[in-house]
Amino acid sequence: MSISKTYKPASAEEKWYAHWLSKGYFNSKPDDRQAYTIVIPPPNVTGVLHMGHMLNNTLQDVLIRKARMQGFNACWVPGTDHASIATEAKVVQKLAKEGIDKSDLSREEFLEHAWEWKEKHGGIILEQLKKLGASCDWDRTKFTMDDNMSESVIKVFVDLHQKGLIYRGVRMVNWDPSAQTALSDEEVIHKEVNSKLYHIRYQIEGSDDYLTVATTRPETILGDSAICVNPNDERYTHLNGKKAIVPLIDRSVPIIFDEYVDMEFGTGALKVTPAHDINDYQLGDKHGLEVIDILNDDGTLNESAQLYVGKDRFDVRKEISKDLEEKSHLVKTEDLLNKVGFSERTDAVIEPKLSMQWFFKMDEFSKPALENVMNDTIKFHPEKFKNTYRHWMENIKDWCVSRQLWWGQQIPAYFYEGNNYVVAESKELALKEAQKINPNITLSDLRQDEDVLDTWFSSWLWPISVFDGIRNPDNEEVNYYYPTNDLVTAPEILFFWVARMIMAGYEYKGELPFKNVYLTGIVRDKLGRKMSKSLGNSPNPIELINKHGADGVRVGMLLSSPAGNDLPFDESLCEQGRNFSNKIWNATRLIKGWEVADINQPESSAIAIDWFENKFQITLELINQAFEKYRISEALMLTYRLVWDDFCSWYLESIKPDYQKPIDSKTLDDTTLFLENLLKLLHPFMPFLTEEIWHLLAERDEDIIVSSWPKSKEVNQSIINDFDYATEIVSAIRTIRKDKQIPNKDALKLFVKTNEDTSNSMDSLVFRLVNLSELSYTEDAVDGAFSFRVKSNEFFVPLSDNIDVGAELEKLHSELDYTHGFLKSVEGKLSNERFVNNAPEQVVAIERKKQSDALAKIAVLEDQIKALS
RNA sequence: GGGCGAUUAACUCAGUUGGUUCAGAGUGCCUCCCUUACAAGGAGGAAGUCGGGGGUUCGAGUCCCUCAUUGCCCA
Repeated sequence: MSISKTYKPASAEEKWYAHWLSKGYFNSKPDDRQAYTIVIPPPNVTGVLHMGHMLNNTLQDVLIRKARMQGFNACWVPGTDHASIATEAKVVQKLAKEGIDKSDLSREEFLEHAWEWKEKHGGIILEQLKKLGASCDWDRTKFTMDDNMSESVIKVFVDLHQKGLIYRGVRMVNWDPSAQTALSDEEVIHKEVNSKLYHIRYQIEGSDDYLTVATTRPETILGDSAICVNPNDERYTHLNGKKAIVPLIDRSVPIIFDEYVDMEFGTGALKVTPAHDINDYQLGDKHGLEVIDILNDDGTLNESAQLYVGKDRFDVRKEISKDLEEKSHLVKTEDLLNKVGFSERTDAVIEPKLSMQWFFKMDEFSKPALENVMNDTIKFHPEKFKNTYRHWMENIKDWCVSRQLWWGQQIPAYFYEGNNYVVAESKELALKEAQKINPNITLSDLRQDEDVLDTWFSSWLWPISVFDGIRNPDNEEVNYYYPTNDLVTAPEILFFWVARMIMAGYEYKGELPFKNVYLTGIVRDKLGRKMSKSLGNSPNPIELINKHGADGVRVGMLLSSPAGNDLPFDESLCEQGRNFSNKIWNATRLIKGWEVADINQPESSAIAIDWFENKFQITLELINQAFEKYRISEALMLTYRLVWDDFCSWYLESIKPDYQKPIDSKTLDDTTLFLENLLKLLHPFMPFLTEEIWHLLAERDEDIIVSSWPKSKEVNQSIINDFDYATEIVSAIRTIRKDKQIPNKDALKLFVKTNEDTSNSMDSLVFRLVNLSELSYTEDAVDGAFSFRVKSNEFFVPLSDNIDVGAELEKLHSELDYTHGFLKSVEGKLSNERFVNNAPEQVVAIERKKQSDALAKIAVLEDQIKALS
């Protein structure tokens, strides 16, 4: 059979993914085996795959594939969330292009458009995940607005309301004027921006005196209801009881005194606009000030502002500063760097706004979620995120769960007779409730709250609701799969989502939703910038896969991405992954290319097999440990080196028959078995390549995806030590060859003078690897030969070249110097009584051994120097 | 402003209760080689005062203090 010189990913990927699907390997049903479950962090239904998803889902696939091979009933539940703000914005945009305004549509009509959009664009991202090799149980694909999922959300809302945990109230919320909805605190991103600080003077009523205040938002003076100064500020004590006149609109407002004001900032005088600043609101509340809301929901000014009505807040800022200047109210402006809140979804500047919203009380409710992370019932990887988590949880605020949107679950609150309302799972049930209060109410008297729930109010139930555990709390599936094992997600949504899933888990299942949370880093570009569509600095993941193969990209993503560390992405990482694919491919090609003959197994091959068996085992143990600690990139690197260095560079070179010579069947069989075991270790990382080679090695029905993970066996450490010793000899001889430019095909002689008891069990291997014509032991140094030392043993390679005595001496002296220095430090320790007395016996014994080894080496070096001099 | 991290080779990172020849890995770089699985490769090599300073200890990348730089979260 001829095998192509390089691995061709495209055809293998398509073939094997289809095959796995047809065999139903990804599907899971409850059975006698132990379950291993992951729920996907649901991506936005209308989103497309980006590099963060690639990293995240590669990790999940690695975990799920390994678990499958370990014999667990592996279940990876995929799905998407409805992303109400983002999706609604996209639909509104699309309609606008068609000349349709959202306000022209009824709720039902709008939702029809939205569903249409979802059907068309939703799920693209899931198809892309298949290209990556994601082995999700696609039959279980969920969407947060599926009927049963929505029912769960509503049921939970009603339940929490009954428990008194959800309430309705007027609060200062984060208003997104672009999406025209309230946002939770977590959806606001504070960014530092260059602003201006406007110094504006207000006339003191009944005098020619002025008072200057500093503000970054001059347009809000139209909503001022007081000026506030610090009572300890001597500059302003004379203003007690006075009033100030708001410029342009000539409204008279009181001057109040409160220690809240920072005397150092600006002029020490603060304009108070209770409707448009959270601190001002509290101040206004305390001093009984009027609340003047001057903004419309879309960020334009309303009638209350008196001036600039209907104009956008930012246009007004420019105009008003000009007008203030003309009327001599603007004293000066200065540059200021300050933090401004932006909407996570629309990037609009957030407006603090008073409005009626639904809130979810968090203080008591969140307690178990904090406790069980802090006590490691739920483990975070890396652990450092526990600190951030604690800090947030200890300062948690009530969760604003209502959104002024249509795309999402409509809040099941039904109003009647003005502002009275009942909360119930359906309008019919609501009617019954309402009739308990007033029997005359009819269905048509009930009006459902217009707003929908925050998307996170759906996804916080995800690990339960995907198994229908909210509607049917005791069903077979949820009992089997819940709690899930691992959650892989980004630290950015630790609070949005992870914390709240934990809360939901304890509230609705009485236990944790997952045992481990693996927090990935952020994928950045070479310049350290976060990859984003707007910067255009993100490679297209699908193109990357086409270019380097899915396996290559997977390896590239994982290679330098320890948990929690940002991944500065560089396409060369994928190249490295692709090269690795090719290396494995070619090792296979070598093995498959050998002819088998009925010949004896060379001793060197038997030794190499014995060594690799042990090397494989010792590395397997390390790999397993790395997985247990969620050091996935370390597990990959261990596998990488086992395959490349140990198997390809050392093992295959050791057993490789001479050119065009056949191999004995015993060696071939063992080698094939080794390769198969390596493929198993590689499979979670490189599913396609390994499945392809697995079937190339033999005609068989069993697929590697469902083969079993190699079992651990006991390791014979001495074989590994002996091999390490042999490789040192080999490397030294290779160095001599290189220095003297002796081609590999010219055989060398090697004489060994042993000064310490070392095994010669690997001699035949050395003989092979460096092409010796003779390897013999000698009692005496060999004159005129090139020499080197491993441990205290001396090795001589006689060559036709005359040795350069000076160079040899120099080498010997430098080794001697190093060894003397080393000995000195060891003896320093040993001559320190406190060390000998205090250090553990074993540590002292190690130092003694170092001392005797160094002394032996020094004796050897001195002898050689004497002989040459 | 408050909190939490990080700083180890040119780059990206390991370094697991302080103690094996502990200063590591991968990449990159340099030299040689298109040798017979693989040039997407092989062989060899150089490269770090473990951010600065102080302390604890017989012993410190590892623990403590402090300064500097930097990142993240929150206000």
